[in-house]
Amino acid sequence: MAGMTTTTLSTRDRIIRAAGKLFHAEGIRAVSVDAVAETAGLTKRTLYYHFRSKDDLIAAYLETRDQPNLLLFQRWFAETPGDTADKVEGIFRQLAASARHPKWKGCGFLRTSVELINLPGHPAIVAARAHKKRVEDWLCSVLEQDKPPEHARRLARQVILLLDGAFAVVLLHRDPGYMETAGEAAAELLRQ
Amino acid sequence: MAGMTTTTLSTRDRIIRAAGKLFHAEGIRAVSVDAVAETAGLTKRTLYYHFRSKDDLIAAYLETRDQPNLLLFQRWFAETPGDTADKVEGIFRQLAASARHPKWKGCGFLRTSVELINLPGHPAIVAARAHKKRVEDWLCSVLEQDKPPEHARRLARQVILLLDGAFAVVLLHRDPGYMETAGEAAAELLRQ
DNA sequence: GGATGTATACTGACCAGTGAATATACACAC
DNA sequence: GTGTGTATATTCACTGGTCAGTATACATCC
Repeated sequence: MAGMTTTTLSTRDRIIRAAGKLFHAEGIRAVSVDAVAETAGLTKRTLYYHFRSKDDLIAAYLETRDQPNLLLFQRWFAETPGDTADKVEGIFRQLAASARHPKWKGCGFLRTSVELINLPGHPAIVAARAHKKRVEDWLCSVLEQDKPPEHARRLARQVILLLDGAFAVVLLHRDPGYMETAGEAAAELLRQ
Repeated sequence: MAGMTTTTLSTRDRIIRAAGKLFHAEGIRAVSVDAVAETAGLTKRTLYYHFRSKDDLIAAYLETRDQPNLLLFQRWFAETPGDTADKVEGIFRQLAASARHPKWKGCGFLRTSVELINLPGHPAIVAARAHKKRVEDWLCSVLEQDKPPEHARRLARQVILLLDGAFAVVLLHRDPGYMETAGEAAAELLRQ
């Protein structure tokens, strides 16, 4: 989504882009390395020249999603008028809008970590954890401008819980209304 | 967990039990039908005598988990002293206790539906949706004793969002503290 | 002897990863 | 500026293994 340029992508980036598209649309285990290579327009052997294994590719896919995802949340926060609670609710509203697209598939970080649950130390799980922590820390730093630090941390976690809950529930029921409900709950908690 | 008896299980039930154990521990796609058959102490051919396909087995696994899971929540709610908010928080506390066991693997319904995201009409996804709706409806009916119906529905959804968010976040970070934080947030929302 | 249940052994498809060869490009020598 | 060496980058064809599902036959019970 973000960072689209007209420059020709490096082979490595083309592979990651193809992998991301397929992994996000169908899941990690449902997508073969052959399929990624074909989507990227090259052979599997070339893919294996740029990545040691499928696991490496999965990790690289999540790592490239980290920063753009966080930036998107920050942009949505900044662009929503009102107080902090309104701005946080704005993130949920934007997510609800995204979730209305039939191709929306929830949070790639959560979904990947669920798929790889039987491989506890997997680099992709480490990347997912790091991303979620980064979002929580950013939220916490924002809330610290209104509230005492220990209260800010607790609230940030509660917002994150509502956010990830909404990802899961909306994905299951395919009802973006839950995303708005989660946003309202977050705003209520922030206004206590 | 629940419903353990000393009666000899039927072959079908032994298969479902073995499947449930493996699916929950390692995930749907990571477990082969051969592995399920071996764990159940019979051959794959026998398994296929009792189930038409692996997909059927997955659906059967989730369907057998529906009622015991709901009953567990209801028991935890009933056994916690205090007002409604306290009782709801009790559910989260009990879940936090479960999550401290290193083998805890989150919510099987959510995890299965994530793994099967690329098969939208899959019977297991239908079963997962039905289960989550049943929990929400039960919670809603409980809250209706204190609040007007439309308010009860909204609150039930917010509690569910926190619950499923906690499942996801605790599974990712392996920190049951989030479960307690979610419970506190739920209680706060219920006390508004 | 028919219904029910179980076992052995197999098929066909798929899939992660590899071996060996080839193409491209830039270096430096002469 | 032509030849030669070395890195990078890419391809085709293959292997070893796994897995869902099946053909067929054997047992047991009514």
